[in-house]
Amino acid sequence: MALPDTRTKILDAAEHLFAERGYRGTSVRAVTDLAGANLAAVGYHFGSKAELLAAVARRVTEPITAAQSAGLDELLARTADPQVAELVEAFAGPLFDEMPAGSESGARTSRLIVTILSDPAEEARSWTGPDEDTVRERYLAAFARALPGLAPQELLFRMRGIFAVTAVDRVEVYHRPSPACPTVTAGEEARRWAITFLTAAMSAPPTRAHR
Amino acid sequence: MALPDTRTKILDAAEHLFAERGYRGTSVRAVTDLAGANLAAVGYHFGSKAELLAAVARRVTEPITAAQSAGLDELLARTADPQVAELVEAFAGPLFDEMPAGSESGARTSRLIVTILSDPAEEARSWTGPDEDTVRERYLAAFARALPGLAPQELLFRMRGIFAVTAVDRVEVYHRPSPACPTVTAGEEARRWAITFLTAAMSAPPTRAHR
DNA sequence: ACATGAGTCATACGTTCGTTTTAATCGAAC
DNA sequence: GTTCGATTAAAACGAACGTATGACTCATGT
Repeated sequence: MALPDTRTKILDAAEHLFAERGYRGTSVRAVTDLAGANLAAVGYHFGSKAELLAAVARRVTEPITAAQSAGLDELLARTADPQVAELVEAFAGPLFDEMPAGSESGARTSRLIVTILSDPAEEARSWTGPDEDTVRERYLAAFARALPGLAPQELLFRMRGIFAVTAVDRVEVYHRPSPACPTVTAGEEARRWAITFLTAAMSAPPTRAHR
Repeated sequence: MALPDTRTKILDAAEHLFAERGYRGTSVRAVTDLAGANLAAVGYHFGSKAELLAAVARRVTEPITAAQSAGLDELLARTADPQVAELVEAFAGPLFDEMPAGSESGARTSRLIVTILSDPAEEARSWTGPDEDTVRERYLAAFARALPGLAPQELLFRMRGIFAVTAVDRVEVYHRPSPACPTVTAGEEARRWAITFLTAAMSAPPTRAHR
């Protein structure tokens, strides 16, 4: 394999460190040190630390969004009204998938997403592209068809729940490395548990209006 | 009412700012400025920024943990085997309750919890006391009785899901102030939606072992 | 041969951070 | 009325941060 250029080495290092320590907890110096690059390389290749974060986020999010979109396409090609379980699997599945690169990068990816999303820093919040919104809206429409009678706002609440479960799970795994069973919840098992959990949750009857 | 002393004024300001900007994003100076106190007061009253965070976290978490514990006590006094829905409500409910102080402090509280929990900073991770663990284990046992046949690890996964949904919901509300309906998901409605969502999720049949 | 441009490098700048230090202030006990 | 412990005030410290700058390297095109 060809040795990676400085730009991707920085990207890799930044992804690792942002995921582990957060945006604010990661200094540009730490990134360039881990990447074996010079401090000024970040400014040269990305402009600023915030733009580096955006580049990392884009690289991580892109294949996930693409897989979500393709999964929905496949579903809709088969039937006009997919079942809730199918939609959940198509939407949440890619969030559990390993990246093609390494073995541990799957957990790292989800960790990165939630770390970024929950980071209160201003720069960490405005990196989503139009693709993410498009996919989200398409799934929203599909879920709305599969769950008639559910108020749009409760549906929105539930879709947030999907993301919450998939993301926060990984954070906990990352934060509390239980020495007994480190990889039990990682990988395929967590994926299936999550789909069970979320399918049941999404399929719940609408909450009755209060009073 | 008596005007609060410097210590509680700092505690209040820190709670507000930690919730809004995170631990790393909040400077000690910002806290003391908002509190109308002197910079050195933090060092004097709390020792360090990290210990200030711990004090804030304790103050926020304590009543929630107490309410969770009391809720379970009430349930167990009535019946030896509470239903899943009752357990979910007793466990997740307090996370949605408003604090006695103000109107908006409810969302701020949950926001604080998840901000702290998801903060990768070392100081932000080791503030939980033994009470939290005790309550968690008691609920774990109660859920295990209510959900026979569910593997312990899948049950653990699901309990993480409860926390994920309640916490991340608040983050999203905080992060993306939708101009159309700012307070729709806040308060009582989100609480009932969450309980619907989580009760269905917890009650799902166990995931079948793969292969 | 040599000018060009992208890439890399060491270094410095200005700012902000958490913490510490020293002096001033206040209320109550004697 | 003085003394003393408890707080607050103001200033300063050293370290770490993001960023900008200018020189250097070197393959490439002519």
